[in-house]
Amino acid sequence: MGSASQAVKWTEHVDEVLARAGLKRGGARQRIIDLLAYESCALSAVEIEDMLRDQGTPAGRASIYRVLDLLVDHGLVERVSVGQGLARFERTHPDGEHHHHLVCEHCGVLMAFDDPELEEAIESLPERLGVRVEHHDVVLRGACPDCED
Amino acid sequence: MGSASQAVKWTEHVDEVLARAGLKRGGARQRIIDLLAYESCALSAVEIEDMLRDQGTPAGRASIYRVLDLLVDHGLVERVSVGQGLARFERTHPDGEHHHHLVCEHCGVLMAFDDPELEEAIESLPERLGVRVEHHDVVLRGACPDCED
DNA sequence: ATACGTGCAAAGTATTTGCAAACGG
DNA sequence: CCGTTTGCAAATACTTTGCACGTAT
Repeated sequence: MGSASQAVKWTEHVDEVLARAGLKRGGARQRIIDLLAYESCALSAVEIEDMLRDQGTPAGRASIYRVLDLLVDHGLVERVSVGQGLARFERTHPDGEHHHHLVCEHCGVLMAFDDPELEEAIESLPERLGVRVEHHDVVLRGACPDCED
Repeated sequence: MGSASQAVKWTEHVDEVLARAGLKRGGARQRIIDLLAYESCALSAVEIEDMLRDQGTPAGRASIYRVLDLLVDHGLVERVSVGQGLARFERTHPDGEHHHHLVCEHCGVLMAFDDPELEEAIESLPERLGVRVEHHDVVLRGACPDCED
């Protein structure tokens, strides 16, 4: 499945969930959803604001934060804390698949990665610790392949 | 080795590193270092400010942030991002040992944990991904043993 | 018609910076 | 002495909230 059709699928899923919750559609929210649908990696609220303004369809900062909160509450978007004093957001995959992040300490870029062995270690953690785990975040800090050289 | 002697050892290590860097000692910094030495888990800047005031030896907020930055720069303290809109700090262990955190979504408490299997999965990650990894952070979100019931 | 959605402006909270005074080696 | 450390106040950055108006169903 190509990323474009994944994006469409996610958008439809979002619309359905929100409609089912009795919510109405609005311009700013739809544009934010469209942005997130085609963006594979985490965006900050301010980046979203800039991108919307640049494409000629600006939205109020408050609306952006409210929409992101709403989407997080419905499990459609995930808040990613990479610890740079701001929150980042990215769409969740309907099938539960997800990835983690590497922050390059040299160029600051955020890179996504995915690792079954790590995932498995985390899956089995709750029973070893005797706690219930709802979500997990792994953030690596180091050098991306480009800066590695 | 008891935790008290570990704390003393860490304090001495910090003093030595800073002295070697040509820095001078100051009241506020020493008190912050003492606090961190005896605190096993991550504190925020504001919590440190409150604790210092409560023990009758207040320090300016700016100094607290500056001292924490300094300690992070020298690798003596680690910045822990649990994603609640604030940064938390805890001392690093000289021998490289470290732990991760679970944030209880019910009571908000921060709980430390340590897991060899997880650590091993992370250790072997860099070669699989082709990146260099300097630090890593794992944050779990769920319910602590107290709230589990 | 009646919620819900949006934008603006103001408030709130965490953190950083500038500067002058105090202090340590 | 000279450079570091400190505290205060002001500035900055991200995020939240209050409120009046617009809009979808």
